[in-house]
Amino acid sequence: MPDNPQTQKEQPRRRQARGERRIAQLLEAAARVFCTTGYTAASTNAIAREAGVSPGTLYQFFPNKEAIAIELGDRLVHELRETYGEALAPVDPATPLEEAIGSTIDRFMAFNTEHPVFFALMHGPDIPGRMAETHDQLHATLIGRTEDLLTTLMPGATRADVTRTAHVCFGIYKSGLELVLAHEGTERAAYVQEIKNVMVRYLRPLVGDRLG
Amino acid sequence: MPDNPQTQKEQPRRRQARGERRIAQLLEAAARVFCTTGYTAASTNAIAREAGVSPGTLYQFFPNKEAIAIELGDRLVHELRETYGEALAPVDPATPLEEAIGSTIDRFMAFNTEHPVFFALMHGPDIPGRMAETHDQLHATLIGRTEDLLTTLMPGATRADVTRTAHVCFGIYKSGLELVLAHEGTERAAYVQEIKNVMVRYLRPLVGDRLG
DNA sequence: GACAAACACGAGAGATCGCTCGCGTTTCTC
DNA sequence: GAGAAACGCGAGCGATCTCTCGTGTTTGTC
Repeated sequence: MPDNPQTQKEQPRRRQARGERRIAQLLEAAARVFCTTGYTAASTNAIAREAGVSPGTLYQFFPNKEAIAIELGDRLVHELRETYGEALAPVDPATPLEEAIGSTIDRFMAFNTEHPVFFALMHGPDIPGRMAETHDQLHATLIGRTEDLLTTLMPGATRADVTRTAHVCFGIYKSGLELVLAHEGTERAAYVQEIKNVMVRYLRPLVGDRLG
Repeated sequence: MPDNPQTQKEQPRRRQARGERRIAQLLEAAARVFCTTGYTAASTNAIAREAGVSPGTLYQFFPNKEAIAIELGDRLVHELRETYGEALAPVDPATPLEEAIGSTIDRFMAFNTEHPVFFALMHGPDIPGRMAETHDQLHATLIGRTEDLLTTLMPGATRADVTRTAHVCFGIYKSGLELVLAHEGTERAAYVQEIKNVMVRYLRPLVGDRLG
């Protein structure tokens, strides 16, 4: 099956090394601008200026503003899945609850503090259309993994209970992330520990005497 | 000290009953539009259309778009302080922890579900300048009250510990509110109960054997 | 070195939005 | 009922933002 114009949209463009560099440069600039001003308030001219190029050059590589956020989001999601995909894998039932929750939170906190634009793009109320799809897809995946973990730990719970608990865990993490990103150094570390405490104390009665 | 033009900015405008009605009408319309699209994306023309008046009429009562959000926010904050001000008052030490937390969360949830625009205005990343002041002021007040409550319950903790705990409680409530607003009926009630569980289990070890 | 394609520029077209202004209507006051 | 002031309208001004286009430069291929 050769190139199908139906599915193979259009890519007669052969990028040069210079072009790839510009793309990376523009995405880094966009990440900085999105972080400080949010998606909607970020102007394409500002992104181009931040990258040190002209508006026309920006549109040589991205068809529109939304595509910049989408490409940035896709690359981040890809890195998240690649590097931290095993963070929600099934845990050894012998693992203490503190340790299981602690290492999971540490992994995700590390990613989010290293890429603060991820939170800005996924959490902002002004995300573009296809970006919302990517977000919903990732969200569903993470909720699903959490549900799987919780199902083995909450034998007596209904499906709705498990789903609700997973959403509450996710909410706890998100609010904790907001606090963590707002602080630095030892205070930040203290907030990470507090979020672990919240999660452990919330889940301990649900899982009964399992997991330590 | 008669009218001082320095502090008494300018109000030679004597509102008629019709005008007061229009203002209320416009604020209700603005609340609906802000709720669905957020502050920045909400156009003044859309607010006027939602209220069934012309753009010119809107600007007869509000000097600019920011003033609409500020007036709306001020009225909500005023109602919050009036009606729910005692929600964070000092509690009787004999009150069980579950009951103290439960009634407080119920009060605030009632207000927030009755005025969903409040969350949209206070939480959005695109709030206007003076709106942020109102928000920070209210936030500081609520955090301060929470700190006062926690101080009496955490005798051995440092000031920084108390502050951090108060922020964590606030974050738990906010993330819970987001979940509550996203659901209806019995599922909403179940989420309210879950948030109470999270809060109680988080605070129980901190307060020791006090409060039941 | 010649040709094509990718890259780069920046002025500005086109669209949107906040807000104004001139004028007509309703309400209040006497 | 007459004058003033508040209310109401909607076309459109000016600012801003996304995105285009004509032109010039750099890079890859033969």
